[in-house]
Amino acid sequence: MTPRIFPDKVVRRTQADRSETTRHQLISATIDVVRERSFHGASVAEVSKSAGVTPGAFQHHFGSKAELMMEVVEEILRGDEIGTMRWPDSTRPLPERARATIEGLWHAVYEPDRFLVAWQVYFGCATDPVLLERMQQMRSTAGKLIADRFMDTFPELARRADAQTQVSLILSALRGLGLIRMFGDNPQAAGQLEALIDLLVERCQPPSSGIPFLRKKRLS
Amino acid sequence: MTPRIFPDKVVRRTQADRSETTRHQLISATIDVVRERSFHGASVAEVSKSAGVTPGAFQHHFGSKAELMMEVVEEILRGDEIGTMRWPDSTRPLPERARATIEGLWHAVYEPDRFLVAWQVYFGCATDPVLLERMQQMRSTAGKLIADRFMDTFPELARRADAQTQVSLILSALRGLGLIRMFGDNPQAAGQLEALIDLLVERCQPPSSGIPFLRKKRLS
DNA sequence: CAATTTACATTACGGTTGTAATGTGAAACG
DNA sequence: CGTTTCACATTACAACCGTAATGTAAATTG
Repeated sequence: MTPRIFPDKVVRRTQADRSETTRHQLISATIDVVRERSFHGASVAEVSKSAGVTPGAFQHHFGSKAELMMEVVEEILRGDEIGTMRWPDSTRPLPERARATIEGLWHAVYEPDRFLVAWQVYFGCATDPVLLERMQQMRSTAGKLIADRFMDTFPELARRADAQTQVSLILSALRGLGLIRMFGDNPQAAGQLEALIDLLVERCQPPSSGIPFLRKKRLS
Repeated sequence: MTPRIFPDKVVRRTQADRSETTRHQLISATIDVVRERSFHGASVAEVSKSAGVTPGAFQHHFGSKAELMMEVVEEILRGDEIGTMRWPDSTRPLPERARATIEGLWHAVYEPDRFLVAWQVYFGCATDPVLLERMQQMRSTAGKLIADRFMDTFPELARRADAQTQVSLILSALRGLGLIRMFGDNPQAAGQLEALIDLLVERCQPPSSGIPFLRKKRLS
């Protein structure tokens, strides 16, 4: 039943509440530990300590380390899709839209440490084909969601037959740019983001019907 | 001194020869084991067994696992720069050059499993700042070498002020594309390579000084 | 309010890890 | 050819690792 009302200090907490709290705490702690100590450093003992519980709690909630890691990936990717980023309205002028989108994706998805943590887990769990398949599944789903939002934000892309490919290429570049951050921030990133914005704008321009040689006259 | 000549069957081998052989064997075995069993699976015992030696040999040559891994990275990156790939001549027609370059880089550097093995090591050794710095150093050197070859192959890029950035962006895209291979080959790759070829060709066209929308050109 | 279930803590353990220490036979040296 | 050096093998070990098993107090149930 619903928990009875207690006076002043509520010492009693619902089981479901306790459970979900420590569960999330465990996941959150794992993300932190992986960020600081990499996948190897994220032992069950270390993670549990960081979460303020004992390995027993971990075992009760996840059963195995692999399961914990799967939920970590899920947490991160779920944060990406429904996350922090706000997409520009598709009615805004193209250059502004392109900039807001690229920079938004960068700051919300590809630049944060969570992105690197996810890849730490990808590589850390790459041994098990079953886990790999599950991670790919989650990744694919999250990726498709971003791609869809992309298409919504840039209706002019729909005119192209290769729209999907162009979007994927941009995301690949962001991925490649984000992964290099594991060696520390690099000053080149800003310039490449600018180049990506330009690319996106160009690809939204009238379809390139001809072969990319001697294509269109440019005013110079 | 030089080893004395022995009749028929050469049972005797030079020390330096023995040394270098097993040393390289150890590195090569590590690459194989990491590929199949990921960084975690590449324990000293496992690697030594795969190389056909005992952990004692490993200890003698490398001292620590970290040192082994550094040399693995060096081996892979060294293979990339002086490697297998043959760059097209800068006199060939642009589209052909672009295709040969992108596809060449893909097949010689970013698609092979060695690329993923290197990243396995990057992530596996990410805990130690000293190792991270060393890896970044090696990566940077190898990257610059590729970028230089790129500029040589496409002289028309030199007209652009952002040539370096454009090249880096292409390499970022290739990196992002290559890393996704850890989840298995994806059919999208071919299309994205085509898009990259187009992009490279476009960027070699006369400098795009004006883009038909208002553009905020920032001079830095 | 007993009975049961749930959410954790505690303890235990076999297996593996990286590495130090030592041994040994072949190659290099003078 | 005796001595030394070098390349590796062998053995040993403390420090973890992930997880199974069990205990316990709080929450839920009837």
